[in-house]
Amino acid sequence: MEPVVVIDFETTGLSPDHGARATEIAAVLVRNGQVVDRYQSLMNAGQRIPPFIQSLTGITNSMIRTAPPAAQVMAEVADFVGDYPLVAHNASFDRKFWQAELARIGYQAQRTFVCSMLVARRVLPGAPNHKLGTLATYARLPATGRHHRALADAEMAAHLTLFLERRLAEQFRLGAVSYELLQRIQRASRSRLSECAQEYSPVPQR
DNA sequence: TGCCAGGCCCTCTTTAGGGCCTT
Repeated sequence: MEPVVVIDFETTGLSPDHGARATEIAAVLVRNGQVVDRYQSLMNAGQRIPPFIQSLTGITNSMIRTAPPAAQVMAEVADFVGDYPLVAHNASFDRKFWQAELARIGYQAQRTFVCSMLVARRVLPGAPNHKLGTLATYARLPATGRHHRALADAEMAAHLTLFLERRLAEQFRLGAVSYELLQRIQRASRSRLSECAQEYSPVPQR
């Protein structure tokens, strides 16, 4: 697969449309089957973190107080991401914050995302569920650190994406799995999964 | 302090409802 960047946000809530702000972001560059570069930073958006989310993520208000401004961090991560296609686990969530935080600093943020959760639902229908942590255990992915911290989760989603890529290549005897195929797989109905993959397969299906 | 969303999928569906997943 061509190089992609996997991102993960930690935030103060579920929706920027209701005032939630980002507290941390991580982005990892995946190239040639491995993570080759990383960006991670806490960010101060001037908003208090609810106790429940402090417990969930381990990110406290005191940690945020001394973090760099959100505007600075978002500019840095946008530079890190460049024009690489993006991946996130439950991408509809991260896409909302990506667009909202970049819009605040006047950046164009309309980007294509692949969702590793949607692809996993297609490729790993037998998993107990499709939460990131569950899939990491199910697929025996490498440990990446504390769950619900941005860098650990971004790296976990990167390993998951690579696992899904390998599984797709094996299942459908593909010479290579492209980002475009992942985009199509996540939208394909289960009954059309094979047909969808075959369009990209250099080897005839048995 | 407490509360808040929404895109996607599945099915007992499509003139809809409910669960999943993210923080």
